[in-house]
Amino acid sequence: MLDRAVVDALFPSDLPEPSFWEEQYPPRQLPEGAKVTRLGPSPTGFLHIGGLYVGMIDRDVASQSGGAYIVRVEDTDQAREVPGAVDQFNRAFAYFGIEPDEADSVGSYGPYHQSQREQIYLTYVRELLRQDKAYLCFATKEELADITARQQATKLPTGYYGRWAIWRDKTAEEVQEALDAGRPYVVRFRSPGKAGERTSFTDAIRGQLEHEANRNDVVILKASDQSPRLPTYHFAHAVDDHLMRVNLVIRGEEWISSVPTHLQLFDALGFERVEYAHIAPLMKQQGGSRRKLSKRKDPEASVEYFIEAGYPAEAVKFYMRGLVNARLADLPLSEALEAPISLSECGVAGPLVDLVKLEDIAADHVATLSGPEIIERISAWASTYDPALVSVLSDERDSALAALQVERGPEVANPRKDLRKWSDFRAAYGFFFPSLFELVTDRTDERLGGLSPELISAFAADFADGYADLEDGQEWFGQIRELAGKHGFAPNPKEFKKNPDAYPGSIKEAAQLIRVALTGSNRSPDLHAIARTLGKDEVLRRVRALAG
RNA sequence: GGCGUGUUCGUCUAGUGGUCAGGACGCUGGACUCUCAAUCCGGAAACACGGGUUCGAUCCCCGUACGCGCUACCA
Repeated sequence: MLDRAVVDALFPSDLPEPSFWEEQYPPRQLPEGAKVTRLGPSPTGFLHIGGLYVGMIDRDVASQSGGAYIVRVEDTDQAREVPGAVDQFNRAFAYFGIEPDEADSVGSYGPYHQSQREQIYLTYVRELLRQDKAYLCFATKEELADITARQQATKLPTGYYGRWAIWRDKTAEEVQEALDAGRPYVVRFRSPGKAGERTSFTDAIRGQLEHEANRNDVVILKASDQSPRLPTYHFAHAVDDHLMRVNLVIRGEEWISSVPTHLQLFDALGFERVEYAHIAPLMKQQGGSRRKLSKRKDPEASVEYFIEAGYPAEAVKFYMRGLVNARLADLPLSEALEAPISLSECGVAGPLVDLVKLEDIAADHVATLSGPEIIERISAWASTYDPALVSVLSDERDSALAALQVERGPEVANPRKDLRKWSDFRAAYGFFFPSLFELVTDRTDERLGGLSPELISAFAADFADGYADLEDGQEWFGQIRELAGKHGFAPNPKEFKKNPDAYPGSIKEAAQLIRVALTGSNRSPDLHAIARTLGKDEVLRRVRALAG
């Protein structure tokens, strides 16, 4: 055991005592059962969709219990830090309306960046050292690698424990000698775990869990030759969550294995243990198997992906809530967003992120919005991701409204579901704006369905020549029907199916020619409505272009 | 390797010691549309495997397989 003087000499002389911090961050005055939760994103890139997922649960559980939700940036791995990441996080949280009660600028339990909490960590490291619950370890990278290699060779569990913990029982003289030589060191926790011992704990989602006790003398403070001196996740978790008075730690299930270590740390520090809830991670289909969504390999693992594409935040939240608590997926969207999440109802398996289902949900949701609402949302999105579209929408707002008015609005029983995300707008409605529309002139274009160019040309020319901008939908469509007959199309799909060789196609295919000419797409709102909105001149311009 | 954790239609899941194992997305057939989509109706589609316990097991127990995670001075 080191002399207290030796220990203290390792730290700044004005380093506060634990009692100082305890007073600085007193227990919260909160109602019975209030949960204080926190998310600890690591600023190593974009926010992972899993982070948003867990943050949403944190936010919800804290709110419904009258507690608080904290975002604490876990930037203790400075080598992997990416500049600007924190701003990205904040934008993402804002987009989805999952904002913390306490973070950088708000809250009295900060600072909320771990890199700014060095003094706090050092206080508690010194305390552990004074009590001999931690010790200095001067092992080099090579020695550590050698230990691991030997353990693997003899099929022993790897780690720094028992006889492998070479610095655990060094004498004060030996330590002093290393110190005098100026060798860098880390501080390790002196684990009280014994071989064969087991620990069990309760997880709010999974119930009783059992694990062999930790025996590893984990590193709690990183290398002494770095500044600032930062703790490892394990130690920061114990110190921060205690001092921030967090009482429910919701995190990914990859932490389950570390709980025994965390429990030992809380006990050694004299902190009250916290409750844990381990969430199953979001997965991704990969060939026949599945794996965790990876920030590096999967674009959709990044929250930015959803923001950039313009998925409505409510739809994404609704989808995610359904994954958290399947019960919520059966509720109408607005109710599901209000209904409380229940930890005990969380799945334990790890769901695959199904973008197709998300899109279905998003389409349903956008269909409930009014034209003006949609334009507003698209404009907000486009201001960042499609600036050109912003000016089109404001310069030609009437066209935009008219376009979105087609088959949409309160008087329509089955509104169109052709918008899933804001970036769909150009493809689905761009043709309403002359400035965004590109004439279809290539009669071999595959959108036209493979009809002969001559037929297409003749049909389009005929249509344009006799075109009347009729107000009645049936009469208007009568023009297509008549021409279809004249050019040899079957009067209806059934007839065509019965005798496919006798016709180039049916009225369907004929109508598609006009659809593609007018909209550039195989899918569009009602043709008559489009033609009326576009106006006769524009209709003729587009159809003539196809005629050649 | 060790430890942990998980496994109901393709996907998200509901569910119980006796159910025709339910729903949703997707897929698919049809209806409605003399046009796209939407909508409506129908269909195919699952209890990982092997042992127990039991009159009976998808459900309880034990194994096996497979997935995932941890085993870092990464979180």
